[in-house]
Amino acid sequence: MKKELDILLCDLDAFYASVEQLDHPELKGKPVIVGGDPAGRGVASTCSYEARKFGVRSAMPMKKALELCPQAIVVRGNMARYGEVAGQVREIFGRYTPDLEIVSIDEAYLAVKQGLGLTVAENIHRKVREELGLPISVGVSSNKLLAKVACELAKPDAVKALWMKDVPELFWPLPVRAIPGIGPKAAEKLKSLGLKTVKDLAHCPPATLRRIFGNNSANIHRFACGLDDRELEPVHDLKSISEETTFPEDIHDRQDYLPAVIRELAAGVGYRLRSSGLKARTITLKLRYSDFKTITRSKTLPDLFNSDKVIYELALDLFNKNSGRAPWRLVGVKASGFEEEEQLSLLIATDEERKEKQLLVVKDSLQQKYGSAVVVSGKQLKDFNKQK
DNA sequence: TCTGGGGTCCTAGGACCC
DNA sequence: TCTGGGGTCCTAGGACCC
Repeated sequence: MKKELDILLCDLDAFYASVEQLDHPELKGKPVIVGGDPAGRGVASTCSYEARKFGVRSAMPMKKALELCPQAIVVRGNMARYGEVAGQVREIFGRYTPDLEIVSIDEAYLAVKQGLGLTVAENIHRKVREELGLPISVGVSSNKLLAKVACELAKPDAVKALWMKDVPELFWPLPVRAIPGIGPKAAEKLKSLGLKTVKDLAHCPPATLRRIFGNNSANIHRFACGLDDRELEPVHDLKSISEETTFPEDIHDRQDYLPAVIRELAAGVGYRLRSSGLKARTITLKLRYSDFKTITRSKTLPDLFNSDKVIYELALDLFNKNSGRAPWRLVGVKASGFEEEEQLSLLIATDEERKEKQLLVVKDSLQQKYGSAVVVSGKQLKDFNKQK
């Protein structure tokens, strides 16, 4: 018999923008957009509620966002700082329960004793405001699904409970998109069948749902009824590490520029692999063409790897064999197929392999200390000097 | 003023093995 | 030597989430 718990979903409001307003008080009360380069192809990552009033949304192209809200203040974002603040918020969560699941930098589920949910939610809301000066929304219910929906209803900067008894009145009138896992495509299909609200789904014949959701249809139906028996998952094993970049303008140069970018991405992926004590067996190259068509090509090796050199050579080989026609809009490198690093390998390594490993250790420690800008290859240095 | 970056999970087909 | 079926691994694409 499962223990009955109250579940909270805590979600920091407009997190990156709120941290910017906290660190730069002159931004308070103003439309702030954290995002990419407005001159290039950047999009808005997070926007303050003042900016949302103008229709600005996450993932909106920066150019369009600035059209809607020309007076917006654009900030490039500082992930290290956001990570630091997220840690402070988690410390507050930890005062109330050890039973928590981190969903993302700004979101976490907490489980507390049945009956305590609303009180804990109100305490967290107050403490995060008093101690850190940040707005947070908290949803409370008996399961993850309804806690998440409650949190959406609470936003911004508030606490809301949504219990099973409230489902017909508060959950059923919402659009189908309120159910996690129903995105734009599924919503479109449902609309074509005349299914618009959560209530429509809850009352829909199983065969109809099966046509759209396949094996997942039973779960979707249960969600629509407010039922959800998923437990909190305190630990998430990382499955992949990737870096990708969209160029400010499409790139034609397959000889020099693209390989140089692939080298940078490979070095970033390699650094993060080693920092996490992981080795991978699979590399995936991602390419996006100017018409937005996107392909991925991958290669799995019998042996584990985590060196920049191996990642670069694999990715470059995949590029040379699959590059298609220029120009390219995006390139990305992903490592997956992880296993824990075994220590044995040092014993059987050749001199050359040992030397490369030692070099990487030095390089990684420099990068950790001074950031990636100081760690450059000889070729990059030459290119840089040429530009000057 | 077209469409970021970092992830997860699912599906489906082919290779290969027994 | 026309053929069955299950299991696993790999690859590619796509939907979805924050």
